[in-house]
Amino acid sequence: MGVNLKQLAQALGISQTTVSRALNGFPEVSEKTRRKVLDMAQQLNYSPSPHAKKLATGKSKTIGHIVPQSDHMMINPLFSDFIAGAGETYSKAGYDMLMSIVPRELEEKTYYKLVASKRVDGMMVHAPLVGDTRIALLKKLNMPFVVHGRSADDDTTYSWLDVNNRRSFQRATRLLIDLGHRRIGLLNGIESMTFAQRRRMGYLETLEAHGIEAAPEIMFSEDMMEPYGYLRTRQMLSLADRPTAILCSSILPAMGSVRAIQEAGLETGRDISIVTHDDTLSFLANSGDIPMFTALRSSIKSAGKRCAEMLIEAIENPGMSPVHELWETELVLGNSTGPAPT
Amino acid sequence: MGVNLKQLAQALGISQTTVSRALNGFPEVSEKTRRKVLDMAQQLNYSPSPHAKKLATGKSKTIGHIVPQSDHMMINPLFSDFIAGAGETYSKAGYDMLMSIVPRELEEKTYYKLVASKRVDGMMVHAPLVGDTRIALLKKLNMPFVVHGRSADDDTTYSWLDVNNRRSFQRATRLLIDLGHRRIGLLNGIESMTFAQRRRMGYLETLEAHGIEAAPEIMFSEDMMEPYGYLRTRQMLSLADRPTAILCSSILPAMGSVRAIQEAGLETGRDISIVTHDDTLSFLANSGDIPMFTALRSSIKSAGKRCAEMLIEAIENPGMSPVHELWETELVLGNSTGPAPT
DNA sequence: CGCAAAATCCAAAGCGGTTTGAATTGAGTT
DNA sequence: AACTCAATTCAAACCGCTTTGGATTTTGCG
Repeated sequence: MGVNLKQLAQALGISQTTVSRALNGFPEVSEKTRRKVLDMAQQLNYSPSPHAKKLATGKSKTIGHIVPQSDHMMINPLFSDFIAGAGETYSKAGYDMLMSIVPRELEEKTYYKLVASKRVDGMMVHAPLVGDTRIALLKKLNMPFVVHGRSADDDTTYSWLDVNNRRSFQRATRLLIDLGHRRIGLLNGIESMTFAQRRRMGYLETLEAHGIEAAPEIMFSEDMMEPYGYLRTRQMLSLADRPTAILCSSILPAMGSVRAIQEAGLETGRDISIVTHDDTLSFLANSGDIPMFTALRSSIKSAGKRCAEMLIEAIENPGMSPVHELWETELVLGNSTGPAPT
Repeated sequence: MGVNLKQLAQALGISQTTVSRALNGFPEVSEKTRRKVLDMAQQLNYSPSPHAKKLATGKSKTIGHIVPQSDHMMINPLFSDFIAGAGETYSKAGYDMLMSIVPRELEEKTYYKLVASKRVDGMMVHAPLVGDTRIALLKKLNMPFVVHGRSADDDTTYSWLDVNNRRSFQRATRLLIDLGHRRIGLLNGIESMTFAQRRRMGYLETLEAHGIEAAPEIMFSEDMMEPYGYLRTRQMLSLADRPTAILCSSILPAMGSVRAIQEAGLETGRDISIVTHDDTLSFLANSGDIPMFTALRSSIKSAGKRCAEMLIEAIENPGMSPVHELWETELVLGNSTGPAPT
């Protein structure tokens, strides 16, 4: 079932060198020979051994993703869409995706090992933390990588693609304020991740700009899951001075919020407004003529695609200078917002 | 940054053979030598080249997952939890996970290529279809594999792990009937996948056993996403003879159902009962003292773990006979069911 | 002490490609 | 026809590890 280079060369009566070059598109082989080689390769069902190739070239045509197997499971649903996007791009470009799921404490070591053993040509970094050590490590190891998100605002020393989370939450907050809301709850993601930090900044800045004081009892920072939204919303609704609007970091807690609101006999969009960031997860479509949620939309799958492109480019053009993309979200008006009740 | 075998051997003044054997735990090397080798390896920061090893041994210590990049995105959220479970097990056992996301039409070819190029030692097969060709292909290629799900009921020619979907839906239907419901809607998954077929069977059998005729206008089969549940439930509620209970194939459409029910001013568990299959997705916890949904629970993450174990075992013990596991679901009573309104 | 058996260790041949440096062929000039 | 120079092609070394078959050293025991 298939032959190797040597056998192919033998069958053709030419040297391995020439065959190898013919197959890899080198210019120093005549078109006539190349045709013959290609034909014979087809006929004998030749397929090169990736292992041998990797050993000989030192390149692996593989991109690594390391996922910490943390309690922050919340990463998963976002993750799967990102992966879907990136994965499509990889296979189109002939790259494999190597995925490693390891306990948090082995994370750095795994980065090191993947790189040192040359098992990957590049790495994708997810969910950067505030003082993320992975970035420094990869830089030191001189391994191409792209970060989905970014560590510091002005970091131009590596490639990243990020959503303008700060601006996005400024706009959302502004929208609610314009609608008359002055008591606005926040269901943020975990703030050791930079995106959540920026969202909080956007929120706080805008409140302040309108002379509204931030209220700690209606600001939360947890894993972006459904039950989080439910429980915290219930908690907020029980306050004497309950919020009239809630800003959510993901559609999952937003759904939890809706559940709590309905359970309390209130109506979303009338009694309580909700604006949420929406990663347009494929299994939670917030669409339709009038979408369920007013949302700041940004496709995480597209982000995966673009990050993959950037990474492949960086791998194939070493020495290229870093690329940065800051995506703005799309603000779509849905059914979940309305003027503040008087 | 690290040395190779040859250099290690040189530093020790022994042959590569002995060093290799010492490192790989062969018996024909004395404990004394082994210690020395191990120490020196540590000291020189030796790490073997996986490529060279793969080339020399023909084994890749890698397990492949092929995900069709279909419109059936619904696979993703389930998928990510399964992957999380499997991935943990792989890394513990020293295996890598290779993930390929390809268009449906390239799926078979990709299987073939991964296997033929020896890039993987085993494959995991997801979401088997009714007459799935992948299974035949892998059998023919003589590649170890485990199927999550199964094709035919009595198939003992390969290893699989499945949930007893038929029994599960029998029990669920039975529960609703016992509560007095006689008009029970079905929001099933796509029935080209075998699990959905079996669920429908369980549902239909039980209806029939109780003399209830199946009603096509309240039976659906689509991708298990939130909007599906919402739209179809709305549709069912508008019927003159609307159902008093709905059986869902996943918690996502179940959430959609709840949304539609509440929107219609009805109450889940009183006006309309819901029972759902629950894959215990990590980001959609259906837990608490009294869970939101009455559900048939089965952890898809645990399934991932167990499938990975089975596969690794099969890889390391070739010639082992196939293993089958049929898991029963756990029926937990939640807030979403109650006696049929009279 | 001598010798066969057991315990260690080693040189060299793969695994299947890529790549270097030299050799061969062919076209173009004079 | 002789001679260059460019276009092709090739033999052999190399990537880093495993493994075979044989050589060497120890050990056990009469």
